[in-house]
Amino acid sequence: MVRAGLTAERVTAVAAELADEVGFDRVTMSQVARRLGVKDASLYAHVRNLNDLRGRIALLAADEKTIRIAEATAGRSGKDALVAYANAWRAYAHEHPGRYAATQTPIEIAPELAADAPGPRRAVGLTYGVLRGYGLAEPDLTDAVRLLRSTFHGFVALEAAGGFAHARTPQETWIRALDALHSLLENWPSAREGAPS
Amino acid sequence: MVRAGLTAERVTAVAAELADEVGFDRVTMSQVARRLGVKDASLYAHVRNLNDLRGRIALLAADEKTIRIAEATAGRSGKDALVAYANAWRAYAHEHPGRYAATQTPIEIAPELAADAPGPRRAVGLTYGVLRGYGLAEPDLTDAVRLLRSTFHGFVALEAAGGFAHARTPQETWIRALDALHSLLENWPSAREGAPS
DNA sequence: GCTTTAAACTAGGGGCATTAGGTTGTCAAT
DNA sequence: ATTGACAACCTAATGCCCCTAGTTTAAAGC
Repeated sequence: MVRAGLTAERVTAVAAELADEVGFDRVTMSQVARRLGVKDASLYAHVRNLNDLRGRIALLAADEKTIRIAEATAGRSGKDALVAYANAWRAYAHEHPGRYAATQTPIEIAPELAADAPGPRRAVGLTYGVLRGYGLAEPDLTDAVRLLRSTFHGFVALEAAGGFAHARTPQETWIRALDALHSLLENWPSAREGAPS
Repeated sequence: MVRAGLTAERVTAVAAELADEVGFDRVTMSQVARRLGVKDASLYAHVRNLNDLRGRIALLAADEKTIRIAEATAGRSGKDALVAYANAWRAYAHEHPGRYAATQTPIEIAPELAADAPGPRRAVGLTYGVLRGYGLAEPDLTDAVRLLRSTFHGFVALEAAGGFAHARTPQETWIRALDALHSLLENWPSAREGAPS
């Protein structure tokens, strides 16, 4: 019996790979164990159960995605930063569909795990940073952040689900959508401007 | 043995209810059978397998959602139509989270099923109809449709996943997001207007 | 009533999640 | 080098779930 030298981290890493290959909801303890050359039951020494493993994948993905966005937006501002932010987001979703899906499913994550996960907190700051150049004040700032996140997530989710017909490539729409969002942020309707058409 | 009088439609309806209660990915053949007072194996006379059942839920949901949107937007135009469309979308997602999730998972749907499902096709027409008042021409029209769908879906998905902190209610952000989208559609950056900040 | 059809059943194989309890590497201290 | 202790890993077993094959039986048409 050659020890495999497992840790929670290695189990999570293999599970994340598996998620990207077969889909997040198809990640099973059995498959992960098989990949590690180990029996199912052995995993329970490192991970509480399947739900716990899913939560770990989600946290890993959140961290990775945040880092990618941080690297992409570093030193940029204005539309440059917005585009870099958005492209990094979408690229991560494309490259790691399973991990990305993990960030989206509402899982109860063990508090002690979430504690030392810098991802989520840092992500908020990054988004606010991108919007700094547009001169928005609260509560518009929060609304704008949420709108951006909604749009980015919605776009990649619809893209992944095959929601866009083939007539026009998603890439073309993506470019124009970023133009539109930039324009929107520059002319944010702060107070009562929404005159009914 | 009292015949239960099952049909594919009744099975699907019960499965859809179950999805709303426990989540789309927790719908199982066993649970559905139990609700119908029938053995698991009996379902296979009406539904090919679990995947087929999932596809049926997805088509049912797409139809229902489309109908709701059609009713909500009938006779409206401009911002009125936009808001009605968006609210109907979000309301459906709130009232039927399981069904809504079904519309989002990429399932291979049997072609013969998709054939007589008016939902998807009609939905496209509805969205274009809402945008009629904004005077957009292709390809901007397609891009705008995709942006709206992305934003609506992204918003309700993040909302469902608990993506919005409690500081500001999602409802407030939603109102402002619709204002913003309306303003964006009225001032759509048609050609080269995106001067880098 | 009798036939036909299909609705529902029983039986069983195989996969997965999880728990309990047993072995056996490995590392530190003697 | 030997000994313990601690994990790491295993075997065994339970229960739920998906799905297939073959069988019984209610209901509809003659």
